Amino acid sequence: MSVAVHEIRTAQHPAAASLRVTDAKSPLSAFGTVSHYSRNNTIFSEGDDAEYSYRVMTGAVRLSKMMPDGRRQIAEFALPGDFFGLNWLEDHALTAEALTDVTLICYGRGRLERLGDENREVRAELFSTLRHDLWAAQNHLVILGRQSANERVASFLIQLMGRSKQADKRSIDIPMTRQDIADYLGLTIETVCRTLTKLKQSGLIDIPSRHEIVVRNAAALRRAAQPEEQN
Amino acid sequence: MSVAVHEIRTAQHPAAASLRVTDAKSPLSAFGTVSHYSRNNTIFSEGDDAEYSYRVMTGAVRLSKMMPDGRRQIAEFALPGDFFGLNWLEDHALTAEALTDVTLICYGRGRLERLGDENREVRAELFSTLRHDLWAAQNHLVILGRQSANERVASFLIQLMGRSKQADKRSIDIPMTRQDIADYLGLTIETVCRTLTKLKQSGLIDIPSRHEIVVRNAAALRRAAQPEEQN
DNA sequence: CGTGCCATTGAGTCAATTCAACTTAAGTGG
DNA sequence: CCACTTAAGTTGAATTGACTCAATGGCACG
Repeated sequence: MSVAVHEIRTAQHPAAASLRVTDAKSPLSAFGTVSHYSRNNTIFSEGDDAEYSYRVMTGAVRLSKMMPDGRRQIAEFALPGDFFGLNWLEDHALTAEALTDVTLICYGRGRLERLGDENREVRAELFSTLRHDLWAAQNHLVILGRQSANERVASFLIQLMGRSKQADKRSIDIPMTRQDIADYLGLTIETVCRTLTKLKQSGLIDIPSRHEIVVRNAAALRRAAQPEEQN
Repeated sequence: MSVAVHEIRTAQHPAAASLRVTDAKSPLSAFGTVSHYSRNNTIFSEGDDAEYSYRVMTGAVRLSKMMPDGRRQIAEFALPGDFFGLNWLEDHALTAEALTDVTLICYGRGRLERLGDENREVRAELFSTLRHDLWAAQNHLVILGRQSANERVASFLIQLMGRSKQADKRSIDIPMTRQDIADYLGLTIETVCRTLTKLKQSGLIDIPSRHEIVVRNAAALRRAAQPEEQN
């Protein structure tokens, strides 16, 4: 009965590897239609009838919730390869907006449900995606509920580094604005900014441009994201 | 392209009603074995091999994550009727502990997967549960990321009120400790306590005992949980 | 070469935390 | 049944990390 302790953002989702293997030959790749959205356009809004689900081909998408008074919480950033809009109920629980120009593959809900019933592979992929999203959300809860501003920003960078598909994982592409990062991490834009500056001054990262961050000391960044037990 | 605005904890999960209908005749009710755990015992730990999933019959369960330095985030409280431990990957992503003495129904993972493949009803129930959990986690993100202490506590009470199965929904049973509430809401125990006292002094609630809260003014409590746009 | 958006930095404030004392309730064993 | 022990909850005072407000800097785009 050991006390289990997780390595939040350090670890990748266990199914991620296998998921990536099936990327090229996803059972779904035969279906769906390509569509494009340009930067800052809404793909669907919270409360909209959930007719379609999507998969990102290129670009990035922001999935968020808005409170009546304008406060925003971003639940997830969808990057190339990611599915979103799958957790239909009656309607979408989140708003999806294009962070950059995006190319999406678009799946009709009815068709997806039918495919899921007929095809075991498709079904497994749907389950896997839902589980992955739940897993990610649960890690996100720890960040928002229990981490300091420093830890949050460091966690975010580690996470992006892990998800990046670039050859050089040290150089991270940042498709979202500082405000988006703030709304993802439950901070203000000023705090995100100051924290990034601090990380830069400590030599952990470089910020060559607004949309690019270079990790100079990944180990230290990981430590900043999740301090070890101090015994 | 209207700006969709959600009613977080006010609304119940759209599938909740239909789910409850199938409660008595859940396609899974024929399978599974009954088991008991007493207060404060661990059902499974984060990182444990995910052999079983569970459904709460009586009592309450706490699902949490622990950071290496002891900080804790509770992701969910499972109440009678709720499934948990379904988001297996290789192992469990959360730790499950009995808040009170609990009676659980216990489903072997392999068997559940087979049943899901064979039986359309079972599959639908698994999907529905995963979607519900994801939906709940996304609402939880808003609470942790963007709400004040007052709003968090009010949201929590509204949520419990909605999930309660008691005849008198005004009187809420609180099976968890103040520390549990704090770890669910991303606050300290002191802040939870002070906030409850404030709500009591404002006449919104009564606290007849530590494990019982009476809602005197549900409308005002809802308003406290989610302020309207101030135009 | 403005115009406007986004990002950065600084100064002061405040909500929630930390630290500490005390109260109440819940066992436990004589 | 009561004295004793321990856990859980409450309240107060002081501290602080993140926020608000405000001003400035920098880049992209027409």
